[in-house]
Amino acid sequence: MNHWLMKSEPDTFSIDDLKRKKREAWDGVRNYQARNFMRDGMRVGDGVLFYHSNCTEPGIAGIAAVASDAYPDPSQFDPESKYFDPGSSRDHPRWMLVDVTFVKKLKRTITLEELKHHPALERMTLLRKGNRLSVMPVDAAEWRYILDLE
DNA sequence: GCCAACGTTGGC
DNA sequence: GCCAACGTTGGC
Repeated sequence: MNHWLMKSEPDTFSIDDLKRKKREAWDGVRNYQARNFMRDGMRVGDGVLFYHSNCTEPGIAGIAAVASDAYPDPSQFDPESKYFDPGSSRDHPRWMLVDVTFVKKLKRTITLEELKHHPALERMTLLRKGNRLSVMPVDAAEWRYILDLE
């Protein structure tokens, strides 16, 4: 089993939204590296750290799980969607997504600030300078370490 | 709101 | 294929 971190802006879609909806198609990813992680790396049952970005308290807010294989992101075909991609086609879809399901909300948000202070995590992709990926892998050791911080 | 970092676009 | 211009991300 692999582990992942997925970013979401809580004003748009938060861990509480996922808790309420139980399951969500992770649409709108428009970065090739992030797409490749979903398309090629994810398997049903993989664990996901649900990260709140671009907010007052950025950090890991909950746990989710990969719930489907990758399939074409429907929003790329929808001219009304802000994620519409005129360069994509149904025959050759450019963007893929997976469904995720709610596992739990953490008792507290493990903040970005806190993560930065743990030497065990200094090599995390999330913490690398300039990293802007919204979907990224997490080491098994990092995964365990972070869950123990709760 | 600022801005550093990075990805994409498109002229040449 | 280069690279300047532009757009986006996301912490602060």
